Amino acid sequence: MNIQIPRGTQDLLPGVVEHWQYVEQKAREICARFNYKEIRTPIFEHTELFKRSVGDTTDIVQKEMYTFTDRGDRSLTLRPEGTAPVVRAFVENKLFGAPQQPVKLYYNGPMFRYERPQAGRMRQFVQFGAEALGSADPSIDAEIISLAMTVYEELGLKSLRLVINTLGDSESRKAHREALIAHFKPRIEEFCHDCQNRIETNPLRILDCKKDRDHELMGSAPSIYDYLNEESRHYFEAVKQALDSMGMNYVIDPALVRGLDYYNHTAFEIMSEAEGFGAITTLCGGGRYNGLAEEIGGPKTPGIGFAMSIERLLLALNAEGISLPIREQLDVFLVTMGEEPKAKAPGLLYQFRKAGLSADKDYLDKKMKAQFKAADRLNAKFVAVLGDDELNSGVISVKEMETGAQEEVPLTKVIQFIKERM
RNA sequence: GCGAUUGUGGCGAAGUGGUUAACGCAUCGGAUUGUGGUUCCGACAUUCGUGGGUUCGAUUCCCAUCAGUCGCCCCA
Repeated sequence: MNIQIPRGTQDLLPGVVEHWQYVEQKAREICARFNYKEIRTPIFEHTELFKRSVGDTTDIVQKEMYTFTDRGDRSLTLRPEGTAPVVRAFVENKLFGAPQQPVKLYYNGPMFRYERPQAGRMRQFVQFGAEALGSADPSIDAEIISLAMTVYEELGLKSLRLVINTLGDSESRKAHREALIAHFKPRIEEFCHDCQNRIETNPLRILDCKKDRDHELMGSAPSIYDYLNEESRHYFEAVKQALDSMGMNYVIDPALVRGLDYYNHTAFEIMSEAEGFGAITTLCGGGRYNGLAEEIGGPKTPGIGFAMSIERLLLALNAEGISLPIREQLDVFLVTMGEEPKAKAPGLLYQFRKAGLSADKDYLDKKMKAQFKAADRLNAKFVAVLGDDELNSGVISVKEMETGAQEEVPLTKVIQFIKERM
């Protein structure tokens, strides 16, 4: 049997890769406007980094990591997410000492998670993300959210839903967690299998359960908002205020839980509400992680960021029927007829290319008609025809494909002729 | 990790336990010898994901395996 692509990975071929380039370029451009700089970190890290930051009890660490041992007996892991590596790099390169704070970074690259593939879920997938480190100002939470929203909006997405919530600081979060356990634990047998696991791993998630949503304990469950301390409550209000001042539409969802351990305070998600998008609607997720740098061994540093999936972004664009303005065009296609002209083709073609024109020719010894067909398929603006007649009189026929107009141009002037008409 | 479903030429897609596996698109060649996007004619799967089994005989039946798709868990 032939060797196939590994499960959950994909080849991006010409024709679709342009969509990726377009979207990624748009995101970079917007990051520049928001004054975020690119950072590139390794594809793999020490396994310990993710265990410590993402959390030992999370699905990611427990069953989704691509972990291997290298020849030096180190345990390494293909990065399952982008925030931990960025914070690691921030600490390791002592960016906390950089003159300009906060440090605002963005990244774009592949992440790896061992999962069953599904629409919008791959084992290797690309995340575009941004992180702002070194500021605990609520306005930067709003900035991060607005950065993500801007990418979507400027690509033309309409059916978006921005959901925000606060998890409180670690003190509030812990108190709430204990209250939830006290509330559900005595009667957890009445809940579904998943919820019985959730009570141990992430009791907050029980509130989100689709099966048990009508259970009488749901309505009376303790809300995070009752457990927020003064500071957490204040912070959340300030974030909302900043979003309001931007005119940003959002929904507050107390059940919004981010799965990674390092989150606190602000959590948010951007979802697609486009028809027929499928089960997975989350386009982007993010939140604040004020304890993370410290956890990794750096100084206490507040931070907030988001990650968006490029795959899902493309799916959303598709679901909304948005076509990206991508046009492939070739400036010149060189057609030759006869042995002499054919021998001259490589030199002429090279001149076109050196002069800055995109140019191509036939390499399969096709008939003239087929050469024109190829030119047409490549969406060539001009076809330059070189035959024996032309060669003898030192000219070349240049045809503009759209209009069909054709004229003879001295060989020494072709490039100038074409360039004037581009 | 669990469940459902699918797997026929480059793509889409029909089909049957038994001599030559429809059709459409695309591609290639031709229809007066140097000019594309229309039309017409012609060509194009020793083979039906892979491996094994049942059978006189399987692409069609069974098992396994790999892969795609959808849903659950979870997430981007």
